[in-house]
Amino acid sequence: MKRYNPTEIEQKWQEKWEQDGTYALDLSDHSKSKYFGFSMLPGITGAGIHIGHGRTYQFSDIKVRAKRQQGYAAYHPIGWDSFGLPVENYAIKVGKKPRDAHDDAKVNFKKQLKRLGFSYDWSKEVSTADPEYYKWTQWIFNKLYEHDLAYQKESPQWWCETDQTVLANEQVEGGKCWRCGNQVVKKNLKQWFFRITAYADEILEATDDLNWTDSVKVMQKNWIGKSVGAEVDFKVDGRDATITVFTTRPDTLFGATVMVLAPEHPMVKTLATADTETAVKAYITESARKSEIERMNETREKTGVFTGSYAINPVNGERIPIWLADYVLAGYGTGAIMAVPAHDERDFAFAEKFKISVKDVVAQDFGDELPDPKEVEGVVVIGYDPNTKKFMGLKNGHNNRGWLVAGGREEGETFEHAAYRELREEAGFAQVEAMIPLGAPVYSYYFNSNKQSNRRSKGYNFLAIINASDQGETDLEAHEDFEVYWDTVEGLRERTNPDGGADHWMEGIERARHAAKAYDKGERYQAPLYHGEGILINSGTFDGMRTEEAREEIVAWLEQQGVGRSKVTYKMRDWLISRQRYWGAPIPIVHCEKDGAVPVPDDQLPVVLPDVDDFKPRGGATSVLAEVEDWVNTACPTCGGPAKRETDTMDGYACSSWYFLRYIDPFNTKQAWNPEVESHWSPVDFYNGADHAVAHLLYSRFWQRFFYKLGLVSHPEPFKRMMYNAYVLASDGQKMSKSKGNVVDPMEIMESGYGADSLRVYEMFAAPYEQEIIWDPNGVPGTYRFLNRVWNLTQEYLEAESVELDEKVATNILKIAHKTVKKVTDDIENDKFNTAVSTMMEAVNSYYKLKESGIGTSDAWTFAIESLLKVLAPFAPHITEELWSQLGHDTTIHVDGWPKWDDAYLQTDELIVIVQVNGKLRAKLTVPADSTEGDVKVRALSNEAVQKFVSGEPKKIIYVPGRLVNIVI
RNA sequence: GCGCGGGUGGUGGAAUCGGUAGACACGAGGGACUUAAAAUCCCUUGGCCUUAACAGCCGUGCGGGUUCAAGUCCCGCCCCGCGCACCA
Repeated sequence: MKRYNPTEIEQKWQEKWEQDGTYALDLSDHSKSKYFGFSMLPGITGAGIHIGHGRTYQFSDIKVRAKRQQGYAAYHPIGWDSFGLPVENYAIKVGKKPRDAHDDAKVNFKKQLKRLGFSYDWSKEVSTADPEYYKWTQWIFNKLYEHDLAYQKESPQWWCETDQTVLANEQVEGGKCWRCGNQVVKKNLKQWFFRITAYADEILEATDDLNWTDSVKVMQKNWIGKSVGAEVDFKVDGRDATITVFTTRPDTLFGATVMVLAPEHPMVKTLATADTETAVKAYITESARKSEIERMNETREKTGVFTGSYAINPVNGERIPIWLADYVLAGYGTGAIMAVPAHDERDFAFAEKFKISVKDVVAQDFGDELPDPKEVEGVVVIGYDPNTKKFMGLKNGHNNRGWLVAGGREEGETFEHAAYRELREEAGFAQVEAMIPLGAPVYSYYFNSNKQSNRRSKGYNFLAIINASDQGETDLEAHEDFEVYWDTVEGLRERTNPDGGADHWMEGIERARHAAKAYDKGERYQAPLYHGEGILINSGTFDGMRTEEAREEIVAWLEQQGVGRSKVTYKMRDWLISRQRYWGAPIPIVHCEKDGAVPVPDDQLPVVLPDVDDFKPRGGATSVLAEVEDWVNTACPTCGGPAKRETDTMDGYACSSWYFLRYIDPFNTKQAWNPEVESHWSPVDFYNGADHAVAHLLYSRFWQRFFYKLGLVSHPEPFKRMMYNAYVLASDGQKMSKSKGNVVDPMEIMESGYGADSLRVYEMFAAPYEQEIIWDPNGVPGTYRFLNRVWNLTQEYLEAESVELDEKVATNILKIAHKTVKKVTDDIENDKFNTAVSTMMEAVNSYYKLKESGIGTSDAWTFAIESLLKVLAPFAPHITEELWSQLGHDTTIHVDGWPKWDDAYLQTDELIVIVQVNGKLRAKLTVPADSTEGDVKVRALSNEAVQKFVSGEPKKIIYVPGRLVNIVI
């Protein structure tokens, strides 16, 4: 019997596939249905790929291989993300020119990718640093410029001192550079931008419908950060000046008790008075000195300074102080806010620190069904007994508002704290002091924080709950003002409101437990601020209105008065694309003395990146291209006069934002791509990667939409399915890195005798795609064992002559085979690669048992083995190809079809029915598939094991056809 | 802090609709084969009680709830990972 030798067969077949062009595709042949799938292209940042990259590339390989076998024209292209910071930094590290460093490293990358057996069409490689490619990147720049989506502007931007360049917002991660991990600083520089914000709303709206991994969709939505709100103009008291603020909560306008400006706000200097001038200046200087990072990393302790000026709230004419504080950001909204401490946590913290008044304007709404307290005899205090699971209510008969409610909070006091104070000081509940631990009876009451207001009856705005001691219970029951009753959740619900009333009580109980803890320690419990929807109070004519409605009504009023307007803002900023680095596509602009910035005409593209010996950044605000005088000095394309080329290069992400379109038409010298070819191959059916959730994937969507508007592409979204997979971590649970010395090299694993197939199968089997794999050194040996079993099974089948199988055995073999084909097919379709592998393992285990009854040429075994090899082929392409050829086929398994399952074999004529007594498993019955409900019940009741638990007549018998019987006694 | 995931044996992980919890694999233990080892094949493997088997009880982070039945649904809490991070 031949032994499984991965090293030998893998090399053999890889050479054969390359010779035969097995995976090469004629893109102009549109006779078959297409499937276009690939992974994010590799960036050259080191000498080769690590095991995590390998996993990423396998997902698209399996998807495309399966489709290829299923008869699709399946295109699996490969290319290189060659331009940009990562490659240039790698070049500096290895002491070569970027192009040489890249090309040298690429040799090894290719070798590794080929060794792993990916089914790429190597004849259509794309490299983003080739002039034939970046010519079209520059052409796209011109198109964007033409449509006013590329522009130059001076503004403060992130600058990385280590990498000597500016970065886009998307490339700053937690205040650090995405490449080197060092902190970045803000610098005021003139830079090129792409106006991605023009597409913000469009991209955002389309996001929900994408068949993408949810986490990426969420991240993109958060990144775009749409806020719907309003701008409100406040007049400065005693002066002819106006300050505009942005707010998402115009409904809380009556609650604004202070206005806060960012220290960078242009108005600040004019607002200081003689008294405050020194302090204001000092604060501005101090803020400017602190970098934004420092501000970010500091504790959230609020700082600020009073300007001495006041603003007039347009809605009620109230005079509110104007402060400066660095918690207000200059770059968002208008750089000024109206602070509403009662309903915003940050404003509350600010108000608390600087003793600014708090004004409630929204009352929590406990539902429409909550009765008027005047009509309620008062559920004013209730308790909860976890033993009886009953709530204890106390009716008080002498006050229609609930006599415990003495009034609202004192200034700066929290609701809970006020409740304690009232209970103790005004209601005289001495036992409240005696707090008891979790799970004990809990007493509570509603109270209204604003007794003066002409609130609507449902304007309760807090539910406070107080823990009391065991002792307290008796005291309460003895209290003469109360009548005590006990009730269940259902009863409680009816007393409060029909839907969800009890949920509020539960929430209150939890709060009370925290409050009790704090109270014991002598601290004040800080309840979560109420920033939900509710009913307006203290808001003049808007009182009693729901917040949702009030938002619109108040904005309408502001618009009518000409002092406000509705407004939408986004967190996302325009995409900064200029880099002060050498290794990128030159921005195709010349600066003419007469005409200013002029784009290089399309027919003069590409603007070729000149060869420079010393390409390392010099620092400062320009790239080294500024030193290449005969390149920089040129003639203006419009007037012919002297002009200088733009010396910044484009962000590497620009080059990778459209390569999927180039894949479709990689050799086109007349166009970036031919729209006709594009309409056949687009969109990308399957795309995956483990990085760039916002940057690359957002930029690509932006460009695609731009192209779609121009009629250059046939779909508004580039990627039909985007699978965001996880990496492989080292055995110590940490990221693999050379410095930690925990890197697993795929080549080593393969060369040590296990081969590519075992590695591939392991990486699919170990975990679902969205979950990280912690590298297990015993994993690959495990899947190697599995492949060995497949090999040996096939050898036994081959060596035996024909075999006469018992009919039952043959049927069993076929049942497993058909079931396996169906499950693996479905799993691949649904990206559940780990269970696809385990299904095949189960099949092989079953075949090992069945082969005891004879194995050899027979319809059943032939189908079982051939179908197994075919569904295993996308995972383990080499061993399956070898065995396929040993079976006597002279075609490659990889284009030779996909097995079909027959539903007839998925039926069973016997069913296993579970018998439960009161939901507990007591017996399993094997019954004929056509048994009636009556048959099954009779058998279940007469079962010996069941009878032990059933005496007398069962209350009820639940029957789930073909699954279970549950006898309720 | 907010948003999104998640918490299941010694380990990685299974479990369409609520319906046999722990598939598959690793590790461990035992056996067969072998002079021996490796490889291969077979068996056992959540916990507790029990000499053992049968049977039983407990068991999917914690506390409640809904249900004939909960890993799965609802409420609350705790913990972990990721993302955003003073975005009004």
